[in-house]
Amino acid sequence: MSTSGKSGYHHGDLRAALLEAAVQMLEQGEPFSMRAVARRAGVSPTAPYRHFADREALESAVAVEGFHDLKAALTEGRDAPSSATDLAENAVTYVSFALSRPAVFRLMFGNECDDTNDQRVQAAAELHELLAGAVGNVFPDADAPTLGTALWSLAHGLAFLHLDGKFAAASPEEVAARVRSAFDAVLAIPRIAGGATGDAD
Amino acid sequence: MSTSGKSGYHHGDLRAALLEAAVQMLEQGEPFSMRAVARRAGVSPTAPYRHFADREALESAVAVEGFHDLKAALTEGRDAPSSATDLAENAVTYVSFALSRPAVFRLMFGNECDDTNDQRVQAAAELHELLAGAVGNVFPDADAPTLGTALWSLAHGLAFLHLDGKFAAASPEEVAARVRSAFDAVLAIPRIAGGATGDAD
DNA sequence: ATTGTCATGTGAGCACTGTAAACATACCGG
DNA sequence: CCGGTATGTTTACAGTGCTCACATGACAAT
Repeated sequence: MSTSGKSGYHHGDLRAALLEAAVQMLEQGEPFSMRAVARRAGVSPTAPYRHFADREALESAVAVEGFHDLKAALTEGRDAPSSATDLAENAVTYVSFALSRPAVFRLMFGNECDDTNDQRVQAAAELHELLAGAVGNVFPDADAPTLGTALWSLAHGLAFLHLDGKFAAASPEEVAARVRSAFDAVLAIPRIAGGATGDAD
Repeated sequence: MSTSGKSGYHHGDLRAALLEAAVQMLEQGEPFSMRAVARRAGVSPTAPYRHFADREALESAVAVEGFHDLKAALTEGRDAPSSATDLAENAVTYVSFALSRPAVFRLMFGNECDDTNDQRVQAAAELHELLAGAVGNVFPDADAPTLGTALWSLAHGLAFLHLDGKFAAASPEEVAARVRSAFDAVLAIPRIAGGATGDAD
């Protein structure tokens, strides 16, 4: 009864269908519009307004999904980072997410996003906490919030500058290498062993 | 009437007037459109197309101006950075530019910007060189390109995350302090003296 | 000065967008 | 069965990017 065969008039789960359509369009690089999403979902141009107040609301919903996906990518299938190297790998994941889903990433960050009481703000905050927590884990002696800010910013900047083609285009592997180098340069990681700089573990 | 006393039909320097109008609108947070810019410049809705192939071309022109302004902000009234602290101050300037002219900054970076043979690419490249050069200056022994990438990314990430409200809103001074802290954390700068970590100077 | 050419401005018009309002349909609880 | 409500449709309007045909006037050659 969700996406399956409803009678035709009532869709069943249009909201989800619209979200999916929106994400797909973004990832295929097709121009994103309320009407185009409606078309793709096979409904009338104004049907989406029953589920999203306006275009920005739809975008925010997509962004929230993106935040959850990113968080999943950062946590799924790996333990909490315990070394500086792990942090660098997290950054690799972060940048790779941005490059593989550029339009969504831009929606997540590149927007005005008034801090209206959104789920969006919360999703972003969760991500923030995750990252800060990881840093605190790896560098228990450091000023975790500050270092967390710095490393998140570093990863974020790498992501955006790559997205915008400010660095020479490169294969995913080369990009990953660049990210690792940047973290190396900044953290002076003894990358051979997993140990952190100061006295983690 | 407007810039110089042309007869009215032919404006005299419409291109510059359009650019100025565009920048002003962006900085006042007004919605930006080809037609709105034309209105503001007091010309017909399609006049801009004599000077800019399409909307993206206008945006690119604004972005180029932005790049030049940013470069100026980074170089004007100060010597080439000679210490890690100077680099941090450059980052403060960078972030402060982003926050004081958010719409322009977003145009400069937050866009697709196909690497078509633009002045835009060159303007960005100049900025890149400037930053890399500064880093090479301060850390002659380091892998300058890599460290340059890292520090630019760090500043850029700080700028964007502040822009997007991902960090608690704060006064310009607090933001500046946060930027300095981030650079401190990452460069382990002995900020009292101007000396760098290893052996600069 | 007259003329022709060309850059620059105007106007109407198309396809599209976001969004509001009025209407239609079908599910759901009495 | 019946009425309310959620959901979808139609219609409509203002605004957008952009094209094309036309108007205007600056300038060079005559």
